Amino acid sequence: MRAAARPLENGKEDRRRARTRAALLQAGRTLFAECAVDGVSVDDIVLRADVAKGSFYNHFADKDELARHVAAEVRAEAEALVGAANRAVADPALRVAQALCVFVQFAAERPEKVRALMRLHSGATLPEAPFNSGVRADLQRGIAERRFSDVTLPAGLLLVIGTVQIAMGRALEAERPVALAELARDLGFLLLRGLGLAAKDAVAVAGRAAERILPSAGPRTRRRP
Amino acid sequence: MRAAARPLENGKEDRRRARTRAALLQAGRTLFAECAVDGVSVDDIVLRADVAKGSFYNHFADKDELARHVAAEVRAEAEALVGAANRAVADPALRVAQALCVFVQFAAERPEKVRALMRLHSGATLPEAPFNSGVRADLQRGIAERRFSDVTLPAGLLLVIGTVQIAMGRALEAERPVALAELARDLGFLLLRGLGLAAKDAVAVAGRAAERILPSAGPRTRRRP
DNA sequence: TCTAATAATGACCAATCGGTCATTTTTCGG
DNA sequence: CCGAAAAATGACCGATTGGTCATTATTAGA
Repeated sequence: MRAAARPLENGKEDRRRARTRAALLQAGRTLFAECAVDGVSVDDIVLRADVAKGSFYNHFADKDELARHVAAEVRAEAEALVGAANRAVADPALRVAQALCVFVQFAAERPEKVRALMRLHSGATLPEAPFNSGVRADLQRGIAERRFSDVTLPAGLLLVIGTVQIAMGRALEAERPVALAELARDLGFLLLRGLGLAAKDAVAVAGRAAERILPSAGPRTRRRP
Repeated sequence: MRAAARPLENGKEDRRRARTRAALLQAGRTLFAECAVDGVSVDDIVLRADVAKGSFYNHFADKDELARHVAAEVRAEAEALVGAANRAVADPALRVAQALCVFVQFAAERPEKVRALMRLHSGATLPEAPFNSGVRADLQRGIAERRFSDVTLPAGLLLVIGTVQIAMGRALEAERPVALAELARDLGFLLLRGLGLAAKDAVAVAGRAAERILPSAGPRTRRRP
């Protein structure tokens, strides 16, 4: 009862516990990237994590709890990346286009994480999910500011989320990142045009987003070097 | 060796075999609509189908083969519905919009089948999949005929498939079919505008598709009865 | 160094898994 | 009515499953 009611300082014990927990999360992420939750056994997880079976239940009540934590972790990382990219961006159109690019880039660079996330979130792609709250806010603001035209919120949300989702899935398959950057740019263009931007405007915004986020994406019209 | 090399005519034996096979497919479909393949045991399937375990392996090599057949069955049904709705339709824009509506209606009316299909196809949503060959053809023709403008085939395909996919997923959650029809109409509008149709044109085509396919979808502007 | 608390361990369990196969039931040709 | 072929059956098998728990190893504090 010395140091208040805080039995744990930041000692080695904490670090040890944190290490095995991290190993379990990492192993789960790796395995969930390949198989469904039911297709991975606890034995598989602890074997990959190089941890005793009992330790698993010392950290998580069951497999699903681990899966939820894995998904939450990756989701938070993706949200942070989008937030960072859009920190100083006001234009809702550019924000949406950049979000698309960030998701695509994230999928290309961290395929394992994204694979796990998509598998664990499969079917849970409701527009009202907290995961999509950022896009929802951008869309609402864009509608309010007349940046987007003739867009109802439910339909607009579905369009954006559906596009982002399939783009991420596609990014997991692509080989050359160049093609990916072009794809994200073209897809962003179609998306923004769908949301009501004029074609010229959509081209400019989508191109700018791709240039900013995906290094290898050039502008739509080639220029002499 | 009597009746040529055809040991089976169309007798009761055939029908008996067909019935247990159908029972297995139906049970698999029902269960795969709720859980992943690895989350359903063969015992579950044969119990639901009211069939002995041995009979299962009399028809399918393993669980995955059953899953493939279930997916193929539902996929074929969906394709047939789209094909029928678009039989006499030439305009690629209208064909795309109607396909969207048909998929949404199918999901609303046969949620179990669509749930199973989406779960079994999760991750296999490549644009080059045979499932999407119809949409691909429509898109290609629309581009060639300048019905769509500034659309690259890869990006256009992703936009359409992603939209259809998330619309189906949404249809599985919706309660009132009226809202669904409106959603399909609005989403079709955004999709067509993204593909390059003028806003007025997109409104007209999406509205027409919704009116044709989804009975409860009125035109965008209410009219006096 | 000693002790209490905490975390890691892996042997162990009953239940369930995918898959097999000898047997019984049904159907068909004659 | 009689075999023979085809199909359905369910008891059975070894492997694997999710989950437990008494034991051991590590750490923190005195």
